[in-house]
Amino acid sequence: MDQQDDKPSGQGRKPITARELAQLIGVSQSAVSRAFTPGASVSPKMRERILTFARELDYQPNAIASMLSKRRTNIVGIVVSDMENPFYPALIERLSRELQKIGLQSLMFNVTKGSNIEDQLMALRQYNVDAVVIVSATILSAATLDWATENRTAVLVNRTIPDSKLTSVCCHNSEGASAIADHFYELGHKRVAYVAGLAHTSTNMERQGAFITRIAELGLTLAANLDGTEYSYESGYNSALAIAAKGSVDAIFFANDILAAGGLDALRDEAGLRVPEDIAVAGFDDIAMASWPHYSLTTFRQPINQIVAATVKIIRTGSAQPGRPAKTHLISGELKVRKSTIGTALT
Amino acid sequence: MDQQDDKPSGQGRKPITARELAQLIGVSQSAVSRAFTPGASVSPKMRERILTFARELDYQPNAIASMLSKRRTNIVGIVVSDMENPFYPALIERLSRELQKIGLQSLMFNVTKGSNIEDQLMALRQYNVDAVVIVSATILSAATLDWATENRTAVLVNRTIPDSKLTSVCCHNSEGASAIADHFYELGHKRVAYVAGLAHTSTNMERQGAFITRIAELGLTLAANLDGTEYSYESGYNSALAIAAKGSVDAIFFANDILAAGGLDALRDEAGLRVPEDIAVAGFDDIAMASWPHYSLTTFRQPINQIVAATVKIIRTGSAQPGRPAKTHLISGELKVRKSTIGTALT
DNA sequence: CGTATGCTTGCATCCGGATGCAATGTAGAT
DNA sequence: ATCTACATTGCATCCGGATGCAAGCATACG
Repeated sequence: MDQQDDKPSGQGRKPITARELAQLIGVSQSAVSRAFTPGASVSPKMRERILTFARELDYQPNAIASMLSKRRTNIVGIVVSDMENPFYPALIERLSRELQKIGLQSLMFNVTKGSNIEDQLMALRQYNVDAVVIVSATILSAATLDWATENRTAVLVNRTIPDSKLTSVCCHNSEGASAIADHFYELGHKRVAYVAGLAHTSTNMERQGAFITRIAELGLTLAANLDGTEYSYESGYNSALAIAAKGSVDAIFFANDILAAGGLDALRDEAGLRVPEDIAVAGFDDIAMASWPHYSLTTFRQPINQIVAATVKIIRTGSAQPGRPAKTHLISGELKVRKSTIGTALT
Repeated sequence: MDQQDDKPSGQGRKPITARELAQLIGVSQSAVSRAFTPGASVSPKMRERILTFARELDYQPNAIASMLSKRRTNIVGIVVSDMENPFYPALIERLSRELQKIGLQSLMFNVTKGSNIEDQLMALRQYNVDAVVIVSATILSAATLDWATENRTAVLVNRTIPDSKLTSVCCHNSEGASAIADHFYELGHKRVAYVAGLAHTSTNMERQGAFITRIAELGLTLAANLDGTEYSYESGYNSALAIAAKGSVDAIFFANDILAAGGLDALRDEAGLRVPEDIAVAGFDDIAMASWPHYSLTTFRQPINQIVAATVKIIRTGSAQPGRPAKTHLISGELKVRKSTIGTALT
């Protein structure tokens, strides 16, 4: 019953502070602070002495206090939503790793249809993150975003928003969609189809627009143009079946690889068609699965490394701060031709 | 050239503080603080008045300052590493969403083989996160972990560490592996195989151990027991080919679904076997892909919702703080029987 | 009508570092 | 040897809220 000697739910002993350390060494707290600040005005011997003691006494500067006085958090807020599509985990993992390399941590903000987005984003402001990266395709109005990212560096990744003043980094979607169209043309396909992802997203609209335009230029027929409500395997599966049922389509361009994967399986396993002999299939993104032997999917590769590099550079140089003109950085991708459009049939 | 009127790299105007707000309204700063603190001692009218003005003037409490004085960050550090396996993104997304519901944000710490793990974890301590969740299978010694999580709530998810005093939440791996063994037995298989994931991980060892034990109890033959160096599609693919080459195996249990997916594709597309007629296949996790028609993979489902719920509860109640006895929470899973072990052949 | 009880509110101070400025010390110049 | 210039170090204060304590005030009760 007597637990008065230690807090029942306490956090153990609390860490040593700069002032305590300073007192133990017999220097001022400022000296300690400076010893831990690269480039600060301290003599090498003083710094050495302090760092030695610090190591010994297990002192580490409190990041929170530092944030408060420096008015800088070294934290980047990442707004995400579509973690079902492997492209995003891959992107986010790489991004957060690269940010860590330059001393920035990643605070994740999941926004989902179910939740109140404004509430979620409210936290973004309160935490005073140094920068915000938005990799979510979820509907966010330009106004909401401008509010949430007010006065701080902000980057949209893999999407653009027409009326927003935000900088964005995107794969060159229209280039990619055109490349797919060209590829279909070169293979001699005449009647092609497009299967959309989430309809209103910029990625979908750009890919769809460029594909249809290029198809027309090449004199091919757009035999089907399916609306989409999501970027999912199931959606691709069902769309492919619908197209197969109508018949007379040579090749399908799916708005991304997940859709294409669903489509491929539907065409082969359920519709009984041979890919690519009976019908060719292409996707977009080049997620890991696309190169699996089973899928071997022709797709337009989004260069994640370059996208991340561009994003990190923008954050590092602060070239996306309010007042700066918004800029859209288009990253070139690369057509990866695999067996879903050429070569021998699978299975 | 003349940009002297505003800071070139500045963050725009800075937000209003509690003191400023208080002065404008004519109350004390403490009143403002209390108005934003649920349960604090303020009259309803006072709170109302302050909140109204706050809304009007776009005041929001600075979370950093709050952390410093409350000695509480409302941030949970999540240590991750294996984002290639879809199971983890799914888990993390759900976890971070549930945490958000109770007002906690997620700070991601990616640890990778390439990077110095101790350096990464150093940040964990500096940020004073309220709790740490480790969902990484990467090698972390008990000592490293104890140091990184010293004095704070810490939970291991989907793994255990023998000599560590950390609480963990795991799917009941041995139950699952036994269930798979029973399932193989009931189907009449005699010669079965195990394909390992990352060898030293607790998940792999538990699944392997229980499977082999149960197999022996049932009088089945362990015809192959392949070591593994990673949980990847390619690894599963190659292992399956090795087993197919040896021949005379009725059923394979892969340590997880990604391995099983690779294995399935290899057996069907490359080895030319029918699944499940010639050989049955089972996995573990029940990732989204497992239920795709193409794979239709029999697997032991890890109940992500329950795992997350248990984890969140531990964090919420603080039942994993230093001093408390470490406990391993075993969550029961469920065998999902699909076409990779029963029914008609696919393709 | 005086006083006890409790609720509100403000004051002062703390959380742990960062930093401008002044004080001190040292070396180099004359 | 004297003075100037610069490198170090410490002091005091600030960052923006949280909170213990005491003063202020209203309601309740005798």
